[in-house]
Amino acid sequence: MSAHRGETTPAAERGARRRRSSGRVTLQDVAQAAGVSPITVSRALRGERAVAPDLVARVQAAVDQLGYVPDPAARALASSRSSQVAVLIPLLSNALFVDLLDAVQRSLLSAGYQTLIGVTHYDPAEEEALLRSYLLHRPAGLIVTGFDRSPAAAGLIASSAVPCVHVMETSQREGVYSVGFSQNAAGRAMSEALLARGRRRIAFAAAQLDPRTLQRAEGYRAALQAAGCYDPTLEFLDPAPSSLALGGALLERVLAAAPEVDAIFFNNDDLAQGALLAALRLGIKVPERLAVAGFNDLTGSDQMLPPLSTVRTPRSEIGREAAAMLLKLMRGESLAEPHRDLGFEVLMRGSC
Amino acid sequence: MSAHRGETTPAAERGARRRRSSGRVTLQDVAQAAGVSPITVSRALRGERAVAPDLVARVQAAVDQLGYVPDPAARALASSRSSQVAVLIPLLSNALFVDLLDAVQRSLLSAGYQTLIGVTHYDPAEEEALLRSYLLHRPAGLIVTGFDRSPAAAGLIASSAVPCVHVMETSQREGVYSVGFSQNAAGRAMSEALLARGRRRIAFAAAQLDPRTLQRAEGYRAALQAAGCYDPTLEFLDPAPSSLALGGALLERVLAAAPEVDAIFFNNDDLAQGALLAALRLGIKVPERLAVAGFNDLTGSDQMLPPLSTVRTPRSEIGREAAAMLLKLMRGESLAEPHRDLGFEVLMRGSC
DNA sequence: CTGAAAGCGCTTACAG
DNA sequence: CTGAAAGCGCTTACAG
Repeated sequence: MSAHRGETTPAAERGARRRRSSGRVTLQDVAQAAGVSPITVSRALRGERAVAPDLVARVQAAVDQLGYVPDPAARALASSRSSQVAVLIPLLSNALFVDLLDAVQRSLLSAGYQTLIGVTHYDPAEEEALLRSYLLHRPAGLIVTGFDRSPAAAGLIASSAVPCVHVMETSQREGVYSVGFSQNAAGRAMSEALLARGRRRIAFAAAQLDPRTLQRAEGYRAALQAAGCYDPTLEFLDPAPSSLALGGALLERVLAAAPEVDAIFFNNDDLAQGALLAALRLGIKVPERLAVAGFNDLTGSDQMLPPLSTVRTPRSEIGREAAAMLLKLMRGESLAEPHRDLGFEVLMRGSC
Repeated sequence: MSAHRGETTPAAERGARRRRSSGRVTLQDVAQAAGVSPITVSRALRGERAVAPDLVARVQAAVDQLGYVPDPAARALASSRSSQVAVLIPLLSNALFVDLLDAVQRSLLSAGYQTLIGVTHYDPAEEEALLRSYLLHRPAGLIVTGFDRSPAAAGLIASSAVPCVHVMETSQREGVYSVGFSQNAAGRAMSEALLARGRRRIAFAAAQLDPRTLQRAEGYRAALQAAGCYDPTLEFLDPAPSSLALGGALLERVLAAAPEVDAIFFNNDDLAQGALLAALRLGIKVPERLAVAGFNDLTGSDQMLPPLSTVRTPRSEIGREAAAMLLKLMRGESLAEPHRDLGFEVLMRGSC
């Protein structure tokens, strides 16, 4: 078995290998040093099935002495499961998802998992292709954004049997796991806060128009309808990507189309920040003449002039919780709460 | 060999597997369908060594018909090389690195490589640990930020023999590859632009104090010294992480310590944006009373009031070029230019 | 609680 | 240009 090894010089000595030895310290080496069989080493290391304490100690000593680290590729091939978790997010250019990712990555890394990031650009076809490609890598787990995806993509997830957590939205679906908050309720809450401050002609301005943005729009609609203030001509939905510049443009567009508007609720803080800056430029008094509200509480919103009122969304907490849930699922444990709602917070600062 | 396969129902039929068959379509299956040996399939697929055209066609037909996709884990184990590229960046919270990452990821993905992202938090120990962990995954390539790292980390890269490209800085080092721009020259160029507009009491305000920030500080020093305007008390270096809020605080700190300052050069746009906002709040006229300059041209800088003067840095181009260089190295090709300087652009907008 | 055998799905190293 | 054999470094499935 290890005949060719016997003829080889120590691993450290480069280029001296005969056949295909990679110079790596293997399970075999550890087993030999500890005087046990390879399977025992494997079991001792993974904590799978009980191994006699003294053997575990001997294995551990050999591992430390030789500096052994398991080979992820061999492990993946033999067990059909890698130590990688694939995370699919729509965009890297929205700080929201970067915060989410950062939290996921930190939690997973400390548990020994690597993160494979896939950016879907809000494109179902791209998501499907990424899923197909990542699933080949036998990921140990999967984190995906929201529930809207092609039937084919959903089918890939389901049939892969890879543990999967859905993030950013809430759900009651059976057999799936999720952590997030109600986008609809958040949209409604901010709208109600605006109404509570006496605003009546409230516009809703949004970009990107992804599923979660539309859910927030529904919350806005519900709140305004309940207050008898709903006017469909006050919805400004632009499918273009979100940006500060677009926020400024939307402000002008809203004011041109509906000069009597007394508040604008933007679906993301970058738009609202851009609008605030544009208002400054145009000499439009905020909040006296016009209230401006955003969403997500991105960095800088508290530094605006006036500070931006917005909805704080718990993306870091969502990332941490998603990782925690996934870790349990990957261990084969069941989840007491398959769906977690982490809520949100309406932050009224100076702009409303 | 495939005895247990013979007893198995088709791959699609779930749970029907006997021994360890994963239900996956394998090289074997393709070989059998095409009527050739597995090695021939392997070679036909990888384009390694010439294979008779008609065999290639038969193999391709079988692949298409069976929907075969190579198993990355098996490939990595057998060849000691995976289809993953590890990218090490300091932070995810700086848009600069997100842009870089996005570009790298796109280029690599279209070439069939996955990206493994490691966030070092500017900590040499973290970088070393990440390197150690990622190297175990037999990455096909490596992209790291800058040249400042622990000797141990540098040693890991060198002895791994994994192709590696260094990004964000320029260098003349032998045997390594890099793509970036001169941070020093960029710092100097903006300082000279400020001098050219008649500013004389120019402060340098920086956060994080990473190697590249300090290189920009040197460029600033050189420019001011050459103009006979250098005053060491006008350097405000804060090791805290960069943020809009810190930018505002730094503005106040500079003005309190040196009221006669007529310009502040911030080492990153988020600081400068925060300073601009604080100036608005404090009623400090920009650029009349005080010129404000930033670095990197991050999103929103052109929307500021007044628009922020800054240095546009080509991080997306760096990402694309790094990926292109790495792709060549991974193919075993040599690089005509081991070091690429992509330059920068001083952008004078309204704030100076 | 421990182990000998076989296998995961590819590629390398030798031959011809 | 093509192939039979062995191997990459682990874990699964069976036994005891």
